[in-house]
Amino acid sequence: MPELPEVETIVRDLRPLLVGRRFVSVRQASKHRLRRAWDKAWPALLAGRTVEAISRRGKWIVLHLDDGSFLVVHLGMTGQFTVVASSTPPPDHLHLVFNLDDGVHQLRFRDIRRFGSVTRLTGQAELEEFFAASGLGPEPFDLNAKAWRQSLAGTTRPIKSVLLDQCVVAGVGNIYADEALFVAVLHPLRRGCDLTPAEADRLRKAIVKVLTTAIEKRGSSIRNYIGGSGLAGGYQEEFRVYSRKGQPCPRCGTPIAHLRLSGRSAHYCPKCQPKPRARTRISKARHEKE
DNA sequence: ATAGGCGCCTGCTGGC
DNA sequence: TGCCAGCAGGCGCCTA
Repeated sequence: MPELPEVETIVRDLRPLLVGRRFVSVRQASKHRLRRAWDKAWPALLAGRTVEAISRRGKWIVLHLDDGSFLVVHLGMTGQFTVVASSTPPPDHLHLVFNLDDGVHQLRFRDIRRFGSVTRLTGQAELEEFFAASGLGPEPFDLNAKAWRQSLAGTTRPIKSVLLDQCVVAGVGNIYADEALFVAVLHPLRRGCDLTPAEADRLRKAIVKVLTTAIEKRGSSIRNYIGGSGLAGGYQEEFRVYSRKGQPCPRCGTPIAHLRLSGRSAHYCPKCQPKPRARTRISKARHEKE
């Protein structure tokens, strides 16, 4: 569920609530396993640890602990990572509880669909290896213009699929991919290698713009997303194409169209974001023959 | 080697 | 009203 803006909002919310706090005790609140198995030895290793910093990498939340270890958290589609009063009745689908040293709050990991995970890594080397193993790409705000153009030029995949590939750029998901393509005025089925350098630049800037605005609005709350302090986001009010099938395009009024691409929905304006023409495919085929 | 399809889960919605 | 298919913000494994 949560994409970069939602994860960034959670990290910013959690920072003042968690940094400097110590875990008094940690317990597993559910027998169900998450995407990555939770090691039974971890609660004992985490008890007594103080949170020194919280950061984000792509859609991952990273808790930096005082013994040099890390907790890396992924929220999958429905994960929630919040600090609440310990007296708050435990919700369903609660998986992990971290009791804090102020005696009245706890950090909770809740995940309805269990596509999320919480993993303990022993140190910097393991953390780096963890992200390297998944091939996690650069942060969208740090994209090198030349490298970005080259990674698009080197693939025949539809641009929408490229945006969802965390190895190319980290943190973009289905909502912000559709929104960025609308802002960049590019059809989701345009192939990476068919984009002109100017279009590639336009897309890179559109990603940054869309994500920046979404962070300012605390992300998008559709169903399950809440920030680290339990507060919802507001960017869903700003959607120009995502989940707006049949509604008027904010630029030209044409009904927003919808297609399925590798099992996921893509929303776009059929007039503003014209379909890739057959000619470009032929020219590409010729190019490959040469 | 790459890219698409499917499975993992639960919950909600819309159509019949 | 009730049922059920289809769909949902993600990712990793399998296959072609």
